[in-house]
Amino acid sequence: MRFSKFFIPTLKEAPSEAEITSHRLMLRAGMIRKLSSGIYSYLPLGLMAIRKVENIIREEMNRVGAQEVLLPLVQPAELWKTSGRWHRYGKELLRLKDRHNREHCLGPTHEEVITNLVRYEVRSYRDLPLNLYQIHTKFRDEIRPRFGLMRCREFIMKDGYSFDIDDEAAEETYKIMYEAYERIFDRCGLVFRVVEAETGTIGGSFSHEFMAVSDVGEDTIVYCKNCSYAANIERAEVKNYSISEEKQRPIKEVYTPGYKTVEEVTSFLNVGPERIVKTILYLSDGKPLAALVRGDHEINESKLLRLLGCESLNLAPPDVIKEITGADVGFAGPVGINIKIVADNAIKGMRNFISGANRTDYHFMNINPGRDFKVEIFGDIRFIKEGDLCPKCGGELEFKRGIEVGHVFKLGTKYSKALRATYLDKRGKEQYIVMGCYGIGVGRTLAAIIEQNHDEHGIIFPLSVAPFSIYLLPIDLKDPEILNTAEKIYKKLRERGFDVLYDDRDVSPGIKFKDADLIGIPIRITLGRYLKEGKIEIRLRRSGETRIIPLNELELTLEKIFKYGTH
RNA sequence: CGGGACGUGGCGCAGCCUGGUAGCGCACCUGCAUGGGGCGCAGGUGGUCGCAGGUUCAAAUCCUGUCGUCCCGACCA
Repeated sequence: MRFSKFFIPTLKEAPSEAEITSHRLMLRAGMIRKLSSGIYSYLPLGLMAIRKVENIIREEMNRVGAQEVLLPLVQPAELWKTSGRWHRYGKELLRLKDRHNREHCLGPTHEEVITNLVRYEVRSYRDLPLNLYQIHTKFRDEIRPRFGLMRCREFIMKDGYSFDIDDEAAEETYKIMYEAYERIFDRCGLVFRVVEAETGTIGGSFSHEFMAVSDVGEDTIVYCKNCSYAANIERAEVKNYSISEEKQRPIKEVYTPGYKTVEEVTSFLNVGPERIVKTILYLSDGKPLAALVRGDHEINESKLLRLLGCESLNLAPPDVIKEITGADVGFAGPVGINIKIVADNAIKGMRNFISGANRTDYHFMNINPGRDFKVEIFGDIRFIKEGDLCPKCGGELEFKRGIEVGHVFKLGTKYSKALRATYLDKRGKEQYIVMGCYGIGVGRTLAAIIEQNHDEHGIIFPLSVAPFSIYLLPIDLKDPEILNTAEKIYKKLRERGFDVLYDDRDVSPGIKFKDADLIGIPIRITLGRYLKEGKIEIRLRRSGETRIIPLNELELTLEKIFKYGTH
């Protein structure tokens, strides 16, 4: 590609709205432009990089026997009502009506459509297993899109769905897909970790997330320094709990005028937050519930939801809190309230703690579980925090930020049951198909690659996803020798199948160097002062390593670089 | 949804407090010059100051509303 003909509007300065590196660099390199919040156009250079990532995904999917399909973006409401997600998915599902006033939505994911497709075509165990995937645009009406391609409303996703005859076969498919995912992100040049994860609205029994390690990641991942345990903080189990040996003291009411938060109460009573118990009131499937966690712990609603096995869980509104406790918000406690109490495991071992007295401006001191109130369920309902130990081996844990680039779910029969996707087994008996689902955020993967591969001058593309592998940079096109050689090299390299970006612009060398660095093409060939001696310069973007070589050794040198990499 | 900020040429910003000629850098155009890191000189194009209403002799500037964008959180996953 000739730079002068290429639609690549590079920017010296990035728009102020771009906060993180990948977003700034993608804008500056002329890869993307924003149309509106969370909605982007892909320019040629950006699309080329996207395609590179997609093709890695395609190769690895095809290698494990998955087949590519393309499913509709606009989906009828009926299908979503059947699965129950029309009501459950919430505002992220963009709903629209057609001219006949029929309800539709833009697909945020495609379990319904694919299951619907398969249920009509699969009759017998002989038709299984089946593994289908697609790469196309999804729409999720995110509450807060941010960070460029990192969290968009409209985004490119690879989503795959597997269909197996039973759990065992599904398990095997899951493993194969998991390994394919590892190969994909390896080939993309990402530093990543696989963690146990929450399943969210997709549902299913368990899942793993593929997390690109990055400080700008929106998730926190926890992993053990000692063993292989790794989990999303949403999911990470807490197993270490201590039991206090303190003697029980008589309960005592104290006047705490206006002191509501843990912070206020600790400073007023001059105690540590670990002496306090927070009482959080919820409506669980509409019924009131008190959840207890220690003052220095944070409640994890996903864990609570899972423990309760309920459909909905919402914080109780202030008027309900007042009704239950008989006090203003901020003075709730477990003693003397007449609703179901669920407590974190840590509460079990606590003695003489402080909590609200269910009376405005009062707290109780020296509360003891069992003696002063009864807990219906003890369980792990809090977030893990720094200092907690590995639930597997008791080792020390590390906390890092991660970008969720891939997510694999074992769905089981959630959708096949809802949409009645069945087959006849060998004995002629009807069985539900066992499903799995596998997603990769393509744009987000590209953003993660740039987050992990850049310097102060710009992007440093790994060869595997670089939109071009070679940047041909003639210093001065008015010098006939340089011009002729550049044209010759460009022609020859293209004939040899190399993808070359030829900077044939009549601009100062500085501009070309800056753009070359910004765009991040792995190999730069510079034609300039050494040409008089029949030599050219080859420079690697990543290492900065520069070699001056005779012109006739160019192809040999390139072959070596492609063989041994650009590091 | 709560909190905060912003909207002035394609991009980055100043001007607003204290109302009175719309300004700077980059980009762009022309010419000259230059050719190893966003190079120099000279000249030039382009903005009803997000939109609507109000106050005023006069509004980018003050007031009200509205739309959009970004950040933090909540929510969602």
